[in-house]
Amino acid sequence: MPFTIRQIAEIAGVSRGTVDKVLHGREGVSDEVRARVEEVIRKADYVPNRLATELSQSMKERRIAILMTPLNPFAEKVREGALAAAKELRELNCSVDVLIMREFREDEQAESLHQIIDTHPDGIAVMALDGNLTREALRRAEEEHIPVVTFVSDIADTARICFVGQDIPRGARTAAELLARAVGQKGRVAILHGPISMSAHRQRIESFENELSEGFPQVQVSGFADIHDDDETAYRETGLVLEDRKLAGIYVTGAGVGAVARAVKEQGRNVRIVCFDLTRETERLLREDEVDFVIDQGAFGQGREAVRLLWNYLVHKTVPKEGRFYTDTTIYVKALLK
Amino acid sequence: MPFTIRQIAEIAGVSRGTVDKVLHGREGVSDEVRARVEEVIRKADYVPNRLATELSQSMKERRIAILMTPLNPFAEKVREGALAAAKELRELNCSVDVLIMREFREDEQAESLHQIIDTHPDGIAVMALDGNLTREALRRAEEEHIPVVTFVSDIADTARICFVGQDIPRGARTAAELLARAVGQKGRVAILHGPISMSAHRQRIESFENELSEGFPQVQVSGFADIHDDDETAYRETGLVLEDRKLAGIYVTGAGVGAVARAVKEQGRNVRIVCFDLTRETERLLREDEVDFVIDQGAFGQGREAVRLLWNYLVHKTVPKEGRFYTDTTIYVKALLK
DNA sequence: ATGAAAGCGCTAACAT
DNA sequence: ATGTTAGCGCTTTCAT
Repeated sequence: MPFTIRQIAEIAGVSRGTVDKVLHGREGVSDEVRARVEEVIRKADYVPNRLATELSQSMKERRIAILMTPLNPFAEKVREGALAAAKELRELNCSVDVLIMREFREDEQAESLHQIIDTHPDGIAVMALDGNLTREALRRAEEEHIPVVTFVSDIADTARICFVGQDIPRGARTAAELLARAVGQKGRVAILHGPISMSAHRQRIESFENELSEGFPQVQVSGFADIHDDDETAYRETGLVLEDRKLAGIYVTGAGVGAVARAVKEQGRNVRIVCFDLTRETERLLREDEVDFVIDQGAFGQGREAVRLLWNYLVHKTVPKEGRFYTDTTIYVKALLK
Repeated sequence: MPFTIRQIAEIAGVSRGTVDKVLHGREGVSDEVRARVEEVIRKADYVPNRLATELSQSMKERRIAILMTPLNPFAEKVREGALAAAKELRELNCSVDVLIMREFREDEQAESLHQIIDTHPDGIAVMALDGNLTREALRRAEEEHIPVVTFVSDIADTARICFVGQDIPRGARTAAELLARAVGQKGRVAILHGPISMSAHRQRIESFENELSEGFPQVQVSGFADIHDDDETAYRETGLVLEDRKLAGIYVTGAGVGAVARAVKEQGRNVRIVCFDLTRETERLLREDEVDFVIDQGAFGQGREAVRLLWNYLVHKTVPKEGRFYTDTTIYVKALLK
């Protein structure tokens, strides 16, 4: 068995309470004693027992608040992940409130954040919109010493302790390779993307194009269109890019894949499709051979880890290195389903 | 906060010790009291606190024994996973001994198992060879009430509490789809497989062929060879299958991929390769475009989960449903690396 | 058959 | 500044 705090205390010739203070950098210990205790901890390679810490911490009641943008199939899975983590935390006397925004608007997000801060939660997780109102609200959280984790989408210049999300360039480069393979490593492809105002979509376009030009120079991007994560627009824009009779593939960065596939199918064209996020819809499209590859970026895990990381920070003061946590990027094909 | 055992005891009008006995089906409780307590537990939807259980269980010193077949790059990762889990268990007063066989032989496995059983460990995890000597040894473990988990490879007709491993048919079907795509969904492919005496290799062949004939009828299997997980044999046999000048792809079920790729390259042939398990070697082959897809079946996770599941059984008496735990099947392509 | 109490390792409030 | 102690929820031994 590893050393216990009791043994450390004995060796250092002090009480457990004193060791605890040293461990957490609390005051009330003379410099001399502190140095001695630290030395013993170091030599013994002492690490506090995780279970014991969490169990004793469960004396204190805690509350984590989560703010999510409006639900879609992707966000729905994120929510499920957050709820799963919340369930685990119940026995640790920590509750998790999930608040879902009505609209995808920055002013609503800021307002909700202020309301949440008013209730003084122990921690906040937020799918951050990258704008100044949100930034201001998060600064207030910082002032009030409420730790913040951003998840799914990040925001610059704030003191969030961590971002939990996808490694977007990695997924996009993977998409490029897979679409290139699906079309036989040559030919023309189109990019149908979501709202360009979201940095995630911009990055998905950029990394995709870089990977193509570096690794598959015979595959050219011949068309772009913003389909606004919206089925109707997607259907219409797909019709337009299909006017290129030589189009071999379509890369879809966001929602609306069902409509894209429908347009392709109705025209009886052989155009390969690669998209993101395994949902009921994309799973169906894989099964029906409408889509060749789906790149999943762990929606469930994003929700779950956001909550877990916040808890770990609260009780252990730990944070992933670099202040980021990337969920797995997973490739799905038809045969891998079920 | 959920109910505690203390509250359950109060409501039922008994002591905590009595509730504990009821929870674990121990004797020393009258039928009448048992029924009453069970009713309260049910109504309150009481679940014991996991952390508290484990912490209190750490009073008892435990020992888990692991028996592994000789190391190769795959087994090495499995071992790392087991060691990672072992590290987590140290603070719970549970030690993990890993024993590695000298040779890949059933008699040695049986002998080692008997020696392990002689030391009366609290649990055993074994990469089981499917034969009668091993089977007998595992029966003895059962008689002596030592729980057994098989991992990586399973054995029929024994009372192992669980098997931890790959979903082999799933991986093999995925390999078929990917190789079919890599060769353009038509043409001839060869199967270079490991020791046919191992059921894993037989299954990998069978499911691969099934998926091809169901989903990709224009892809035919034109050659087979046993390469014995061995580089020299692999190189030689690859030369032979390459005599088919129209060969478009090779499916490798086990080790030896490096030699296969070398033979292909030396002949300057354009033959696509799909194989299993991300290792330093296969990672290199992906980077150099020698291999198109690597299907990884979570070696690290297999080692880690074997140990974790055994621990969970020891302290919580829980077992995964169906008595199996499959690690993730993950597709790797070049762009997904790093 | 049932209950009381000590102990797992850690934290924090309280006493010295 | 430092030590003492009562918990967190559960298990287990020892009384009754």
